[in-house]
Amino acid sequence: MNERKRQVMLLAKKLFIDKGFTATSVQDILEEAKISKGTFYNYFTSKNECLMAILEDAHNESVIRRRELLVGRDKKDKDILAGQILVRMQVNRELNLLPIYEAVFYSTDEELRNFVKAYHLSELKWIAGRLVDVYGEEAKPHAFDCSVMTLGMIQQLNHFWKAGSSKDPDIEKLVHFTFRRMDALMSDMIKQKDVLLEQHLISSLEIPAGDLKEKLQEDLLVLKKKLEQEQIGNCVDYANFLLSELQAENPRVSLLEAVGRSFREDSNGKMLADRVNEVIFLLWKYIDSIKANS
Amino acid sequence: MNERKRQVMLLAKKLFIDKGFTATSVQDILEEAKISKGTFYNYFTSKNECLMAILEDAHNESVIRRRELLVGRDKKDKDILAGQILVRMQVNRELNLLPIYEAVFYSTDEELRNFVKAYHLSELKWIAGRLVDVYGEEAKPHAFDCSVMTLGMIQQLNHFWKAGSSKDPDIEKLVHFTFRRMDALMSDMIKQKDVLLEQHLISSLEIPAGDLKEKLQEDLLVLKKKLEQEQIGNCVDYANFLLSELQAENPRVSLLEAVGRSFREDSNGKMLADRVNEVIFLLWKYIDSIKANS
DNA sequence: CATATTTTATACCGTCAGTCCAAAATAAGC
DNA sequence: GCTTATTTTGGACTGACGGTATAAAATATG
Repeated sequence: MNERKRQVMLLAKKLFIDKGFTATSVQDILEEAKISKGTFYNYFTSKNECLMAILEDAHNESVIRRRELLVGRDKKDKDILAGQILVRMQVNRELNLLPIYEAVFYSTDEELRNFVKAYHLSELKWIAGRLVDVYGEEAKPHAFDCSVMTLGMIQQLNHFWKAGSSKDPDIEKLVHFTFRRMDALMSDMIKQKDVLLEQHLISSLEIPAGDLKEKLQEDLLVLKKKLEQEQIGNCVDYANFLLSELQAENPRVSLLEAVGRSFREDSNGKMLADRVNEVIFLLWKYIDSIKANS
Repeated sequence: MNERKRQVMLLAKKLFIDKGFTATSVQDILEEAKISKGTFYNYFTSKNECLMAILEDAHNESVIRRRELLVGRDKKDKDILAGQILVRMQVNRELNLLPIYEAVFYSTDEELRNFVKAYHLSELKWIAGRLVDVYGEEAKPHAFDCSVMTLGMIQQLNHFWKAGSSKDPDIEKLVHFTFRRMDALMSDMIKQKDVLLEQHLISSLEIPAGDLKEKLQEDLLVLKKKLEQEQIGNCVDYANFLLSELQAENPRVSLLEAVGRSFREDSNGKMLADRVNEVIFLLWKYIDSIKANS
């Protein structure tokens, strides 16, 4: 993505957070970003597309952050899962996303609607998968039900905590409370062999491992050259290592994970951080595809 | 409410259901109702107020229907509660209310927002109260948490059932599934003495029993006269009985309940049915205020 | 029949998302 | 340095929206 375009996006994001999506006019964005209408519609075909870019960005960010929490940890650890779901809540709060999601979900723009729908669904599938990690295979038939209910409980509790109290909800307390409830739910469902939602909804998320690797390598190479120009030492090393490791027949996953996480940490705040993020996002997708196929 | 105004409201409702609230323009309503813009803004000060009238109508309708389910039944019966919550789901589905609620909750119109907020809150308090009926006093500290979570589970399950499948969700199955989960939740929370949301949120719903009775009697009298004009025999009898029973020092509640329910049933589809509904809504509020104070 | 209210039709306002376009600024190729 | 593409600009424009204003016509009321 164009550097200038990204800047416009970030300013739009700021406005959407502060004023809300519908209350922010394109004119507001133009003034904030000091660009003309023509330029805006050159970058984005519509205000909705601009929002979609922001949402995608946020989505990728939380996918990475969640994935990083698992590096070197036991995937059965329930606290890790709680932490991962907390990330989602934090991102939602930071970007004030809930109102946006709701507004969008019932908007007339079908593309936008489908975008958010697909995101929600992938979110649920991911949680369901993690629930199987944590609760074992016997939880599988109930994982989707449980993820949906858990998300529903969290959302509503958050909602009414906000409505009833002036101060922001303590989302950590909220998530842990819900997790204790989820425990009871899960064992009860397993005991009663009680299933609601059809299994086929859970059909594993397709991971197109095919061109993923090539894309990753290409982008890494481009990124490395830019990093070299900017003389950001550490990051060049990271990029070089990842490139060489990806050449190996069986890349060592744990190394990819470790370096990937540090790469992003070190680039944080620096120039090109956004570009790094984009590449690292691909890296995690690639790592997950390896893990899924082993 | 003016008869013609009510008709416009019903047509607007139809459009909102079919096309969604935001997608329906005032112009659409004018054409559908074959009225001029001036008339519309004579009835309602804004499109939002029109929506509020519709929501209030739906709310009253489901309050009545839910309350009728309890007539002569044991308030501890869990199936009754399930049926009552089902009523809510049915009304929501019939009027396609969920999208409207969500859209409104984050709208910029504060009045509209507060209206929906208050409705949601009263809904939760009502469920919490019913949970205490069913699970006993020991459930009291957890009743609000539980009602929030239950609603959250139902809503999300419904949401994703709809998203994942082409056909409409089987809400009866859904509610009963959720009720089995709620059982586990409740006993777990009681055992663990685990509470999240502050107690003060639950502060009992104020029932202004004061002028309620006079208002009820007035409206009943007006209604009776209209019914006599239209020569709707049965209903006149009902109205007369209610009026006389309300004169008594201690009106017999079970009789009020029985007659109230039949009154509405018999008027269903007939002329003035809407007027009957309005009065019967007051009747149930009055009955509940008696029950609460005994 | 006269007075009061409601309804109508239409013109109008400001705001919005989005289109179009000619001119100016910037970048790229030779 | 000069020329050719591309991007950016700013403003005019469209059509839809919610909502206002008003004078005339229809309807109800006494």
